[in-house]
Amino acid sequence: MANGGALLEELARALDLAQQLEAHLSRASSPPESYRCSTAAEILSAIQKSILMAQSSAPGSPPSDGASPLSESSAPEFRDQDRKGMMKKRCELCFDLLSSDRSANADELTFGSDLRRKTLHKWTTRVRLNPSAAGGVEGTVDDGHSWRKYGQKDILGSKHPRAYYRCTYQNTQGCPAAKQVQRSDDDPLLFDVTYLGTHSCRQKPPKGSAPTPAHKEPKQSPNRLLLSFQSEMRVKTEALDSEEAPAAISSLIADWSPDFLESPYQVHSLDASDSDLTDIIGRANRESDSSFVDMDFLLDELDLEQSFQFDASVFFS
DNA sequence: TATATTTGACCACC
DNA sequence: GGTGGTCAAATATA
Repeated sequence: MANGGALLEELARALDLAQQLEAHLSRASSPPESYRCSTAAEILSAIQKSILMAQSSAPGSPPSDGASPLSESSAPEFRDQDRKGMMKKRCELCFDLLSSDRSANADELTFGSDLRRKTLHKWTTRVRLNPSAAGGVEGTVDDGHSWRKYGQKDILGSKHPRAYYRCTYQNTQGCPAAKQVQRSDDDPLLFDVTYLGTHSCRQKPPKGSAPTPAHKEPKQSPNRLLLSFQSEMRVKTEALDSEEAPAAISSLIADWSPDFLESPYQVHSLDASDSDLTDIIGRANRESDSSFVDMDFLLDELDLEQSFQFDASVFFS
């Protein structure tokens, strides 16, 4: 049972991180993308934890059958071919908020294979390589994170192997981030990328630049997204075990943190063979001398669920 | 030579 | 026992 104080603390942390991000985005010289990505991931993590806390503390909210949408891992959706066929959504951003029977205070990113699997937050993006956009993105996109492939496994029911990556700086900095890349059976250009944990290997910005006043003057996008986050972050805690909550957060993240989701996947050649494509995903972050391909995350169809409302006015007043 | 990738083996979980 | 995830030695690459 999470107490309200911890919940408020997490929400306040998310707010603070969002404000930091907003402050950076409002500057002429934006921060390194690595920082933006990491901050976005931290915000996501904080929100997830907040939901868990609210869920566990809401009267009668714990699902009796353990089938809370919030606790539903995204992975089986992509594995299960039957369910996969039933899915009509073009894109999904899934949040594995951990099953409710797991400790909600898994705020320490403990490292280790089993611990990571069980305690680190996980989310999945469905990534599409867009052939028509080859070379269409100017500039170098660098999220600052490099991945090292440590395994590949044939998955039952999947035509293509799943590749396992972990942060290059796992050993040197203890970064717990990892990801799995699974190519879709149906669409050769579609990949399910599951991220586990958030990067701790980032270089944090100077102290002086971190905290910012709660009130910032409204600016045009992307800041407007943060502002909308501020104004629209209303949670109806009694509905936390419904499907609206993760959908709303998904929409929020999709709208507000495209860089975070749209990792700088690149492709050297659209004629890459099937076996190359998975590697392209993993290799992309390390390469900067190639043209980009737009990663069509197809997040546009996610609905911003108004029912997921969190009255955060107390934090913004 | 250092670093990254490949791949078979091992282990934990269901 | 099957499967997914990870390890680690061998190999490849810069």
